[in-house]
Amino acid sequence: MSFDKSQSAGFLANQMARLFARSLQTRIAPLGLAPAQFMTLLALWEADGLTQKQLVERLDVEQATMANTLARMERDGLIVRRTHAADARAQCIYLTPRAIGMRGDATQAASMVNAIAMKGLSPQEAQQFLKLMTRVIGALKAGDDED
Amino acid sequence: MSFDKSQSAGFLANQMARLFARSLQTRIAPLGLAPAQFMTLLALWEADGLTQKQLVERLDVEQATMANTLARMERDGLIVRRTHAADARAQCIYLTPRAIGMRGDATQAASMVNAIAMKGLSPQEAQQFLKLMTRVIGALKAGDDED
DNA sequence: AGCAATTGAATAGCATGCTATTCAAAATGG
DNA sequence: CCATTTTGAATAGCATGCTATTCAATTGCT
Repeated sequence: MSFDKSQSAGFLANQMARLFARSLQTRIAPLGLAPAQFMTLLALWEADGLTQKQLVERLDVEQATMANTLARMERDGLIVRRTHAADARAQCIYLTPRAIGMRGDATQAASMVNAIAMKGLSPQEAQQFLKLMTRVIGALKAGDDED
Repeated sequence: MSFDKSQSAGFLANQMARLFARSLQTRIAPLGLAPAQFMTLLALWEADGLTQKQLVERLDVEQATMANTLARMERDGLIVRRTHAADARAQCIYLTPRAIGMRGDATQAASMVNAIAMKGLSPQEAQQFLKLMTRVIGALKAGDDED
């Protein structure tokens, strides 16, 4: 009957993710950025001109979620959309100069958050933590298909 | 300049938490429960009659978030509120029989999700994973006060 | 007692996420 | 070449979370 929250991976994962998001949010808000926008910019800084579909695949969120995030980013002058040359259904997403210029400050803020989070861990522990999270992510993705 | 998402603790934490939530959601939706409601029930199954303030402390969410969650739970017939006997500002939250009866099924569903997530980890790895998350949570809480 | 500061909740407003639905454009197969 | 299916996006509707604000009840202090 007892279900101890502080021993539940799911409960801890939720709490941890909220703390990460909050910490990042306070650090990038001055740039005019929100966390999901930053995550999207990460993909576009690497490869400008991606379609919405490609962003969905790379960032692993639902299509509707990405559509909403992109709408806010367009509203905020971070991206522009152009119809795909070969497929009128698709659109290519391009960064504005403003978004391109944010890269240094924004990634530095995100690195800072990660550094704070891992401050108490040794380099080995930090590495293992990343590996464990990656394996748990894989298990959750696999587990939901089967059952 | 490169910032690798799949090596970023914050990015992985976000993805992992979304997968946990989604997995839990599909398993408790048949009971008429949503994840945040389940989390709130966990606290109330342990101690019925808590005030909103006490729930906020135990679950570590903002007061406004809890107020909204409780409003939905009241709407769904999971809780009832009674004005606190000694403080007319506060209200005590009580479970309905329906919510009390859900305990077994709901905690079993949550345990199943945790089991699926940790399936690929040895017991030692699973334990360490919980410890690492707890330490990271502590670091994030501490880090944001200072800086 | 009486006024100021504190405190428990509710509300407003917004960002993320998800599922389900819808629509138009493309691809496929007869 | 046309009808069916598939596919890229947008939209509707909802749950969580957060910050900021507001309001009433309580506490504290004088």
